[in-house]
Amino acid sequence: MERVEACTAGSSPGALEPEEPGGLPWFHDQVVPAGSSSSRVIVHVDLDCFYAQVEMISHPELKGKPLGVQQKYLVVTCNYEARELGVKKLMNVRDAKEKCPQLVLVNGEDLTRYREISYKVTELLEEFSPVVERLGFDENFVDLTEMVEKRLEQLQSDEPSALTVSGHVYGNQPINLHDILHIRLLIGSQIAAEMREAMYNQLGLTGCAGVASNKLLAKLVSGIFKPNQQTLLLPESSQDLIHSLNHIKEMPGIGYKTTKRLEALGISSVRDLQTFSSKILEKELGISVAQRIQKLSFGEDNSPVTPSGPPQSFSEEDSFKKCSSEVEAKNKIEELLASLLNRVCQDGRKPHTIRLIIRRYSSEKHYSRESRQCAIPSHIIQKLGIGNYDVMTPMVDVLMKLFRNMVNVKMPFHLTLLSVCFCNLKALNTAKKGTIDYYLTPSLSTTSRSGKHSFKMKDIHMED
DNA sequence: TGGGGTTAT
DNA sequence: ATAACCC
Repeated sequence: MERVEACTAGSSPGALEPEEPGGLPWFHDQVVPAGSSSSRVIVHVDLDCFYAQVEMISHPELKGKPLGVQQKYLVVTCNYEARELGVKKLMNVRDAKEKCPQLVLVNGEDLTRYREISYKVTELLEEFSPVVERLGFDENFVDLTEMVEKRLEQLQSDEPSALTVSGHVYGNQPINLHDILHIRLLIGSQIAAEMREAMYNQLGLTGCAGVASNKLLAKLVSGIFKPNQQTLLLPESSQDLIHSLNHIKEMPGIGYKTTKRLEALGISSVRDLQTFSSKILEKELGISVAQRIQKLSFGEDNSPVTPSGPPQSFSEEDSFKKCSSEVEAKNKIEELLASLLNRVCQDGRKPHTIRLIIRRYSSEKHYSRESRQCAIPSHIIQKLGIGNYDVMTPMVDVLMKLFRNMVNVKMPFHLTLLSVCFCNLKALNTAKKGTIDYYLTPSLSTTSRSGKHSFKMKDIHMED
């Protein structure tokens, strides 16, 4: 495996002078602007073709071969050997095989292993700093600001080699060792390198990292040098980075819908968005979206790194060409539910809400899903920790009521997706008599709770 | 387009 | 419950 690449700072060598009389480096008394949201150090860590990496770890004999991970008729991701032969992410299996007949395909519809390893990565990163936000299964943001501050305090003035950037610097911008912001980001790059080393040594995974002063810029810069490399963005280069985007649709936070609405306004480049009238943009998109995305266009993003913690929901879905009978639907729902019950059992917490999601067939119209949810009856919740066969039948009954609430089974129907989701997860009953928890836990306190908990009535009631 | 996730309204 | 966003 290649080592993490290193190059020295572009400023004068051994540039730790001038020293303070006390022997401390000059920056020890530099004041970070109070409130400090303006000078954070954020890293974005992005695993290389994650599913393919996991499959190569599980099946080492596949290493070196062009490998694609298949879900239904799509190659959802592939390794770099396959990419060199023309396979792209989300490519049709037939197109991929045509481009690359030697392509090896593995089925990746069961996400269990990916999910497990994904959380191992997040946990590893949390050892560096607890403030880790997941984005999908293969990306994480970490706020390094505090960690960098600690390292700065411990930095000795007689170790000039300590101030060496790790990895690339965007645009080859020289580092100014007299600029405290540069120094802080440089230390962030060293921590990022340590994170990638730990991921490789402990989990066998490679990935990219981007270090910058906010999430947007960290994410954008992490993709500059692509497999298994890292890039640091200095503040003076942030305009170059955002203007390197060819279209606003490449801006994280501007999705499909907003892109279409912006294009209708004649906005297609980042600069178009920067210079467009704020007032008109607010009228068109609403003040919230307008202000947020216009700030993004300047590379400004004050959104915090929000620790993800344990998942807010568990879901399993299956898509298919056609499901048109209630019996068929019930069988599929049972499969989804069985997997979910295992997962929920492992997690330890208990879901208090269950949701059923469907997608109806519609020719050529963009996909839209419908859902119905309800509270899980408390007698079912209580049995959740242990044997899942007790809960299977009553849960299926609940789900089929939700199903019939959405789908008129007396009329012909055509579904292309079914999904079951457990959400509103609550920690196990550690509630003790006399505590707030006790009175807020419906299963424990039986007196005077119908009023307090009437919010549950927002969930639909089924009367059949 | 898969099989997931999140937050805001 | 849906709509938007992310991967």
